[in-house]
Amino acid sequence: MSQEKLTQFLQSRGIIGAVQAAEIASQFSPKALARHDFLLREGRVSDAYFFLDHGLLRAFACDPAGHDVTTAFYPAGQVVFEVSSFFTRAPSQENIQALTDCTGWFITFQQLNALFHARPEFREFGRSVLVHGFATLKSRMLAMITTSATERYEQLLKTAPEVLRHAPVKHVASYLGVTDTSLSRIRAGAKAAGTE
Amino acid sequence: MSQEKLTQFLQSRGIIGAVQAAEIASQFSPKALARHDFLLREGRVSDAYFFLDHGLLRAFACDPAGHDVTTAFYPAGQVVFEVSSFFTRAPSQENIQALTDCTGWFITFQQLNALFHARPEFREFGRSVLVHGFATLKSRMLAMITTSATERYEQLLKTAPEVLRHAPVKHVASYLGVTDTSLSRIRAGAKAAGTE
DNA sequence: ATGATTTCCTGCCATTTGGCAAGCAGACGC
DNA sequence: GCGTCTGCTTGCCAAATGGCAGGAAATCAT
Repeated sequence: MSQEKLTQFLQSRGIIGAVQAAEIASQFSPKALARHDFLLREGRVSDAYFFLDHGLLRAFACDPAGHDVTTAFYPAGQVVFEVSSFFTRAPSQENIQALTDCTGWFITFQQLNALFHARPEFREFGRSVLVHGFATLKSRMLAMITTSATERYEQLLKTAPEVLRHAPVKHVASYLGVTDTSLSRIRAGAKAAGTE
Repeated sequence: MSQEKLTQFLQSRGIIGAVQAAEIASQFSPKALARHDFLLREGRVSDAYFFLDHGLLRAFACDPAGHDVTTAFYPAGQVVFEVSSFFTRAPSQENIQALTDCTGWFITFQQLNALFHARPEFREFGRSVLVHGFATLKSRMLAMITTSATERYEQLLKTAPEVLRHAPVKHVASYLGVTDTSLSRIRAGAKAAGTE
């Protein structure tokens, strides 16, 4: 399978050049997940720095009452791992599961550290990934505070329609911070508004 | 003024030893802010990696309608900077303002990078700060989804009472994701519950 | 194919939260 | 000291969201 998407991703921040990107990519191993497979299970340490070539993943945590809450969706083209568990080597409180069949490339924590050590550019790239994730989460938090559930749904529909094609309503609902009942009504309203 | 708190903070992650902590701390310059002073203004690039010795800061963004939304409170004992702006060198969309008179120590982006380059342990410490901030934000997001405004208020009251002593209700309200009116009622309810 | 399970929608009503406006008290500037 | 301003509260009502339950439709396993 081709590493083209991975090498492109490594170059995407303008930090790593084509040659080095190919060298770094060659360190990654292929990994495939069938729908419903887990990339990470609660209680285990996240040890795969996983670039998702194709497919869709969902991260979720279980609250005390046992309901699962979707904390993130991961469309293809980015790295997927649980930041806190991966870097602190502590058991993860989250699960990451495939919503569709997935393929991609991964390295372990140890490999990542070796690469960080050997290649300052990759180190900087890694920081950039972290910073970008941080900024994304912050803007999601701001949206949660300043916009209505309907607006958040429409925003998701606009920016990540593939999520809505593959994830059941209840997963999307907890991600948006509403109940599945409410999201169902929001969808009904949106459809009515578009049709009338 | 003493750098004791700063050197202790540098050692707190178990990555940096006492000697190196003192050496690194010596690179920091003192900085004081009067109440209402800004550490960072919207539109400027965050360039101070600021350790807060004493005082309380608030970060906020302004939504299109002009209302400000509190995105974070920073009690003493941690580093304060706008991650995204600081590392990408892009203009900040947030402001950081002193709620009380503050003192602390800072280094610039350039100094930070030089230290990261020269001292791998400090580099790892820096990553640890980022990862920790990330995890904190994630758990706040989870609380926003899974708990009620009242619970979030009580949680804040328990973990950061000093914030409630210095920040006006409306600032706390937007941080918790409710209106100042609602928070006022929540406080009234909490007081009644405690008294009756 | 078929029975079981899951997913989604919807009606009814309770609860939470918001918006607005008035009023009071304390802080601040002059 | 005095007027002004800001911060906080509260009453009234509207809007948004949740909880529960029933039923249709799609999906899954065997």
